[in-house]
Amino acid sequence: MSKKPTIKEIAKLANVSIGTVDRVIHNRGDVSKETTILIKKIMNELKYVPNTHARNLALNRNFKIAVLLPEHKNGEYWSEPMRAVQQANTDLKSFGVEIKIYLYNQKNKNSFIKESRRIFDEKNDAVLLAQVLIEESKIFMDTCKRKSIPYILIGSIKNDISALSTIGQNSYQGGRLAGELISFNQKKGTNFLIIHITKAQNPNLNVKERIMGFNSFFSDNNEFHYVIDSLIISEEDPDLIKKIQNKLIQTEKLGGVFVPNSKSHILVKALESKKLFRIVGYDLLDKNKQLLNKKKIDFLINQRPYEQAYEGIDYLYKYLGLQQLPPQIVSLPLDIVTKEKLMYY
Amino acid sequence: MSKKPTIKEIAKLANVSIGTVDRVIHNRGDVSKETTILIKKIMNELKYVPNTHARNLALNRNFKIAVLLPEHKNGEYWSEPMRAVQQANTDLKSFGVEIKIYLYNQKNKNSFIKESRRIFDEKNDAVLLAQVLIEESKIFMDTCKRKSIPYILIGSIKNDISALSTIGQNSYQGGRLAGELISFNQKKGTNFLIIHITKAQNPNLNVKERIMGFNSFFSDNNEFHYVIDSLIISEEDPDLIKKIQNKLIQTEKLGGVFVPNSKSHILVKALESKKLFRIVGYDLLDKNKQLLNKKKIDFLINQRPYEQAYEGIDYLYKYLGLQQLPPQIVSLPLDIVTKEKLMYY
DNA sequence: ACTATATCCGTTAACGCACACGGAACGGAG
DNA sequence: CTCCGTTCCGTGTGCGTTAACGGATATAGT
Repeated sequence: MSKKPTIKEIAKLANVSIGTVDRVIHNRGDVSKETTILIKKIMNELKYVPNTHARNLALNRNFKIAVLLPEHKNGEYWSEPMRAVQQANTDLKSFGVEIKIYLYNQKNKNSFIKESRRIFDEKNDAVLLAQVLIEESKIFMDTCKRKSIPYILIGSIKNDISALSTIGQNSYQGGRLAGELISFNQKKGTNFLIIHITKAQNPNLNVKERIMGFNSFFSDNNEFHYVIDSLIISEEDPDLIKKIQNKLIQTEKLGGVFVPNSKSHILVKALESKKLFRIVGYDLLDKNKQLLNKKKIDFLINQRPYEQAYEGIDYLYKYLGLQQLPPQIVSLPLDIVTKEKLMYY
Repeated sequence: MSKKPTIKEIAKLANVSIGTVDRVIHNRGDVSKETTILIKKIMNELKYVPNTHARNLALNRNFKIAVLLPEHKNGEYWSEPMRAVQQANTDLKSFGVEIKIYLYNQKNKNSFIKESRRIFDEKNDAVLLAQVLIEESKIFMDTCKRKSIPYILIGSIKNDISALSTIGQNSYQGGRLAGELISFNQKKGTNFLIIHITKAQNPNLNVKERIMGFNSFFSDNNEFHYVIDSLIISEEDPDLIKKIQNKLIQTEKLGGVFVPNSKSHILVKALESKKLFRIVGYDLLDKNKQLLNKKKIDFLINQRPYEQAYEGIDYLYKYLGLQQLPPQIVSLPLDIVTKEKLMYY
């Protein structure tokens, strides 16, 4: 019963035409003060809510959303956001949304610049991106702002007020959580290591914050445990394995190693005999999952990259199509994955 | 460029009218074989996707979704699903969705029956419910099935094939996870307790499965740890606290207590001096959160009741309005909450 | 040859909203 | 008085889809 009120009914009650009602709804003027007030009053009483389907049909808009991500292979980190984007694409197609994917080579800044230029050339209405190449991304985002193209950042939580939203995990808290997991019920006097295997070029902001959080956990809570040292090493270092092994041997009473990015599988490669310490890492790459399952890795913190990307696209559409503002910052839960939980991913 | 193809264009290409194309799309017959094939071919080539807004406008349907939940106070478990329902209500109002909430008294089966009858009387198109009163719910769901009213269950994962979907956590795996958390790095020979404080009447299925999972973890993995005993006790037992205390004292080498429902705050009440064992519980009630923050509770497993309800409503709408079938079973991640993570909830 | 019936298809009026266009009423300037 | 501008408002068309309705043609039955 009591179907939803429409513009027509409001017009009838106010003794005006639907054109007038429409004008006050979009307050585009040319309506006398009294009728404006009257119409607004009636709308409130009837709790009028415009019919989204009718509105969008009348506006008959099409949206082009660009997704700017690094190239990748299957099983790698970025394939999860990619899956999400594809899913969102089929889900939103019937709403007039077209998603275009732009992939760049992480190690080639020019390819980033080229792709970001294409995004503008091809007149996209909004952008979803991950801030991997920090400086280049900044320039890109500035350009977006200048052209008033809304964008959403995934993979990190920033106070970027010109972004429509940033979606990610709190890296600092993630580091603290890692501290908690790694020190939990360890003997007094145990020491811990941070091993940061980098992909050369990028001094990842998330990683920095994770390390800060990790350290802060120990200085706050844990007078009996110590973060002895941290090793920063390039993935392409020819002596990578050997250097890691040395570091492990040198460390006395080693209780655990924190790998603040997705490279914990490389650390495991360096292990020779039985693992005698705990390993806490990040991200459910295929390789990491296998090692978690073999108990070579103890905890993985999942950033939920699929959800990040899917929600990002969804927010962009809701902004463009339904004028709904997303939260400035979306903080996904820190998802601790253990061997027991693994089968659900 | 290349706007989305419409029925009209397809009709023109096939030299027929839009009526014919429409008949093919909804295969409601009265079209010759050849033209059917031709039209289908053209639709495939153009990758035609019907415009959801136009479709829903033409159909001009309104949906009434009923939500059937127990009464509750603020800060209690059910206030989270309730918040989600209210949010979904405002989000979906403009799509012609009306959500009606039916609350019953958990301890009064008649109130459940009364409310469920109202749901049918008031001609709702779909139902979201939590299976708290098991038998009564079964009858209700059977009636739904008979009247072909789709329903979604939240709070438990069932193989209820007549449900449109069931959304929840895998309780068995939750129990195993609890086992992992509670035994992690404990000394050999440590013993564990299960304390199940019940709300009298309902022999909760989830709780049973959690306990089974908990036990199975120890029989599978943990030859040095033992689940000594389990105490099942009514919340209304006048000697509740005393009985719990006795059980705790009796247990030698107690390493931890597993509370397989949201009542861990009651267990904490029974503690007199410093807590010397680990506590793993469920659900982020206000009381539990405070105790987690004070380190009286070590881990809480969050069932994500808000997300369960929101997704449930969303799935129902997408089914009714967009003919999208949800997954039969939606398993939300086991969300481990520690003191560090607490600030995000 | 004529009607009855089946088969196939086109026309059309909604659905609720957005927006362009034009028009009525009025006042003031010439 | 006419002419013009301003203020306020109604009308009409179109967005893409649905589905009722009825029209045209062919086929069968008498």
